[in-house]
Amino acid sequence: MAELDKFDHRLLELLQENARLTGSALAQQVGLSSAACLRRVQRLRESGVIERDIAVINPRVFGKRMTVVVLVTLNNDRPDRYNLLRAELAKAPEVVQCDHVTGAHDIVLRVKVADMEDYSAFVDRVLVQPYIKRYESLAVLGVIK
Amino acid sequence: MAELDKFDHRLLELLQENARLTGSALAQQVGLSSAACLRRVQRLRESGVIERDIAVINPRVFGKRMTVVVLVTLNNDRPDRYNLLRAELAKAPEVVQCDHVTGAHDIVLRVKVADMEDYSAFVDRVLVQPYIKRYESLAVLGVIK
DNA sequence: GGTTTTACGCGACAATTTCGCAAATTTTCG
DNA sequence: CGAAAATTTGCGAAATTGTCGCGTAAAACC
Repeated sequence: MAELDKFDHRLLELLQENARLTGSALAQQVGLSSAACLRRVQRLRESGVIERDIAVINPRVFGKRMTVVVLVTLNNDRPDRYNLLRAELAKAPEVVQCDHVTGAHDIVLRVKVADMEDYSAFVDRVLVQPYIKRYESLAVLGVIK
Repeated sequence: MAELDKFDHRLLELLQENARLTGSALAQQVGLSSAACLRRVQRLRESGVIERDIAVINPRVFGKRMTVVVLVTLNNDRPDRYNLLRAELAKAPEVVQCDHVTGAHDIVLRVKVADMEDYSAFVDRVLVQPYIKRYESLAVLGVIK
C-alpha cells in the first residue's frame, strides 16, 4: 500500500461524507482532472483504503426508533464463555455495534430496537445469562454526531 | 413518505451492505428491471429513507489506530453550557460518534485517535472543563461488530 | 545530466443512469 | 363487481458517468 498524498486525503475526506460524488465534482474540489480523481479512487478501493461503500438508512424505516448503549460487565471467572458470547452478540440483529473494552466494563453495545418492549425482549434473550454479571442501559435521547 | 413494499426493503438491505451495486445487479437480486430498481432507489434517496451514502475508510490510513469509548457525566448545575459542549463535540474531528443518553452518564462518545498521546491531547482540549464533572475512558481492545 | 518511473490530461469508448412512453398492474370509487 | 384513475413496470433512447490507452510532463533515481 503506497503512500497517500494530500490529494488522496482530500478525496477520502470528501467520499467519507458523500460517496456519490461524481468524478467531475471531485475534480472541482480536489484540483485534478475527473479521470485522475477516479483513477485514484479506484486504487483506493482496490488497495483496501476504502473498505466499502454503504447506504445509511433512516432507522425509522425498519421501525427501529430507539437506540440504547449498553455497558456489559462479565463474570471473569468464566473466560471460556467469552467467545460464545461474542458470537451471540455479533449474531443478534439488534446489535449494530459491539466493542470489547478495557476499564470498569468489558463490552459496550449499541443496540437498535423498536421500543421498550422490544428492548426488554432483547435483554431477556441475550443479556440475561450467568456469564454476564451486570449490564447498564443508557437510552439514547439524541444523536449529537 | 409512502409505504415501502418488499422490493424496497430488499433494495435497502442490499444497499446497506454495498452501496455500489449497479442497477442490473440489483435487478438480478430483487426481481425487477434495472430501470425500476434505480427509480425506486432514487425515490428512496429523495424521500430521505436513504439518508446518505458514505465510504468506509480503513482507520489506519489516517493513523487513527486507537478507539476509545468515553462516558461523560455533566455538572447539571450548568444547563446553559450544554449546547456549547454539543457543538464543541460535534466539531472535534476525533469524535466519530456522540450520543446524549439517560442513566448514570449523560454523553457517550466514540473517539478515534492515533495513540495515547493523541488521546491525552484530546482529553485536555475537549474534556477537561468545569462543565464536565467526570469522564470514564474505555479503550477499545477489539471490535466485535 | 540523462534515464527511468510515475502520474497527469485529453479524448475515445464502455458502462451506468435517467427519462419518455405505452402497456400492465393496482387502487379508488360509484 | 367493474370501470376509471393512478401508479408502476419494462423497454429503449439519450445523457451522464466511469474506464482505458496514449502522448506528455514532472519527479525520482542513478
